[in-house]
Amino acid sequence: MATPTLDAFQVIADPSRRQILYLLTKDSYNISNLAENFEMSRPAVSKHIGILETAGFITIKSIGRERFCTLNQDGFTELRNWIDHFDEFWNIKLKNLDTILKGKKNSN
Amino acid sequence: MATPTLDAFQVIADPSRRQILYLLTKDSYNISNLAENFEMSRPAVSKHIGILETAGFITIKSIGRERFCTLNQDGFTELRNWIDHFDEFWNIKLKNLDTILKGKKNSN
DNA sequence: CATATAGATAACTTTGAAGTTACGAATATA
DNA sequence: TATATTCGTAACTTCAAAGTTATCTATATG
Repeated sequence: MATPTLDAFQVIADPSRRQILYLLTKDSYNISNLAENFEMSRPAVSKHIGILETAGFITIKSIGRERFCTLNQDGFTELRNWIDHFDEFWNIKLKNLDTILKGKKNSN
Repeated sequence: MATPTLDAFQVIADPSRRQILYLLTKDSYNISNLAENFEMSRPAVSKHIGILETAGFITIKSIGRERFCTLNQDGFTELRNWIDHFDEFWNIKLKNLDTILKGKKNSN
């Protein structure tokens, strides 16, 4: 891995990274503990962690030689806003449909 | 492009596909009209459309030799659910914090 | 009928994300 | 101090997504 800087959408496109985020909703993990939950090597996990931290999805607290990971809400904001935009689209569509139906009723 | 079958997260990881989805919140487009909005070739857009349709993000209605694209809510559902799961995580965390603070007040 | 337009698909190339192993640095422990 | 543990990074390989051009089909139009 070349530890690239990915946008929020690219970050969650990887199933392993989504799995890491899921694990972190259950508990805090250090890198080695995380790696135990995957087939891939520890360096691979380490790089995923780097990507997740850079994109603001997790926060890392170093204690001695260990690095403990916890979720960070920041990274999710862009995704939530994006989804919200489309939810708004559907809601407006529904509202327009409702208006049309009510108009029909009135003209009958 | 090898027109692969991608999961919902991989589908929206591509900026061009997100742009296509955005354009479709404004209007319905056929393939050529869409391609006019991008630097890439029409075949490239055509393949993105195939990916978006397969993943349930858009619906295509053929009229004559044209294929008109509109948004389809289905593809967004998985993403919405995923985001909601993490929102729930933050809410629980907030609630727990609230409980702790209230407990403190009571014991003071 | 001849030509133009809309689009799909095949074949190919390029690029970068994702993984690996090897190794070094820093911290903990016997 | 010697050893074990945790972790990051460099160097490398692999693979598939994303793009291209060329070509074909189908529909519309003069």
